Amino acid sequence: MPVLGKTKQEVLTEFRTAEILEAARRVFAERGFHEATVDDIAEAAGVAKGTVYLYYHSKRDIYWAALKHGIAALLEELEKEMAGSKTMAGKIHAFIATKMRYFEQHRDFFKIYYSEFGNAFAHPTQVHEEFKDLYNRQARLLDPVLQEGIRQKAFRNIRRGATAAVIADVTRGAITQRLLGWSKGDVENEIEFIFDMVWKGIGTR
Amino acid sequence: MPVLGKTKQEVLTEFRTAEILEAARRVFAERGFHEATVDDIAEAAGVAKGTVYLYYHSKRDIYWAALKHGIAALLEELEKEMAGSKTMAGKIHAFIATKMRYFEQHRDFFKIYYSEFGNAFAHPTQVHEEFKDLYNRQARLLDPVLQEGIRQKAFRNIRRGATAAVIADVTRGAITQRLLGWSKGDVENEIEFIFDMVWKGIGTR
DNA sequence: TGGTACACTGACTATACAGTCAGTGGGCTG
DNA sequence: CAGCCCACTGACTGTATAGTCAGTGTACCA
Repeated sequence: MPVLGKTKQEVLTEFRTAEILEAARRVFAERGFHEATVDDIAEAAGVAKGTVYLYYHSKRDIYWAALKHGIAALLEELEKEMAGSKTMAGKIHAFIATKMRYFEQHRDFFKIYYSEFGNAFAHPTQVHEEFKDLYNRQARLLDPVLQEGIRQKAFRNIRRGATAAVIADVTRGAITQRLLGWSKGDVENEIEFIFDMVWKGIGTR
Repeated sequence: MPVLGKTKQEVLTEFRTAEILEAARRVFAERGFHEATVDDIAEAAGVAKGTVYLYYHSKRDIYWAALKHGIAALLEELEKEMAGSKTMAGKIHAFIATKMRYFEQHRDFFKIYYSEFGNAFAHPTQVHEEFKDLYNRQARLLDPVLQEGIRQKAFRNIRRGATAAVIADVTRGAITQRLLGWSKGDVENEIEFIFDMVWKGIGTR
């Protein structure tokens, strides 16, 4: 008997699903996929192991859900922030800044996200095709900007794909350095540094 | 009874150690650390599992040995090639080119190397301190070059460490793209592209 | 050629953990 | 307030595999 669009059961399912996902994110980030146990996740979520399996089909499933959820949220923020800038420089700056701030605030998620690249080598499965797709959507956010830049002769007309990859990689590298504690200092400074280097690197002059 | 500096036992030990290491590199690259079994490695090396444990203390040990061996070889090539160039541009170019060519030729090793970054998050152990050290030695190869560039006012006087990291990251990113099959084309072209972008990115003008 | 040393083997043990399912009890309904 | 429903539990099962060690056979030496 649905009231206000949701049955009690739906509300409960949503709550448990989110609760377990959140716990899983913490546990996977701390231990990595293989070292984390489903019992760990259950304990972190404050439920018994059996309950976890009422809401997720398998351990892999939980991991994948955590990954997908985080990527989707990042993509959304990237889209929003980039749309907020009208200039090319502004859009590229927004891309770098948003990504760095997002991961600065979701360090747990970054660890999961990052280690998935390692897995993408070891297990080229169907799941990783989907991962690749989500990843590529990020690169595609940059594409229209680069295209416009090339049209205006502000950037060199070469290798849009590779250029987008470079921007993403430099950003990811900077985040990695920070999260490993190999680089300290203010995020905002780092953002300016990265943007500056990228901007000069891709420009015609 | 040592003859020619080596006893028969020493020769055998060396042979087996190398044989197992080589097999391990292939197996770890294909399956990743956790999915690979010691039986797999033994089979790939053409020996029984017990034999593997005559030469290595544990599975982690084998993995670490494979990683260390590859990094050391890369470092050696980087040093040699960079020393072969006298100019700043030449040295930076040599760094990028050598690294890309090395990984292009040792794809198996790159997969192990790369996934260790993921692990460095999950298990901040003593082993990873050692890994960090080996990694940093690469960055330190660039340091004198950047220092010289700054002295000559060819580069901006900021953040040598971060700049070195960016160079390493862009290179690593390009290799990742290639090995995942997300970017094709000639390696030499890619090297020029990366170098060009880096060179402009760090320059004063 | 008989005997010994030792590199090698692979069946075995111990452990860890993903996934299951019979049982429980709290809350809702009639 | 009786009784049922079902979300939840956690002990249990099956399996995978790291690491061990008693036994084997070959190469070498006397």
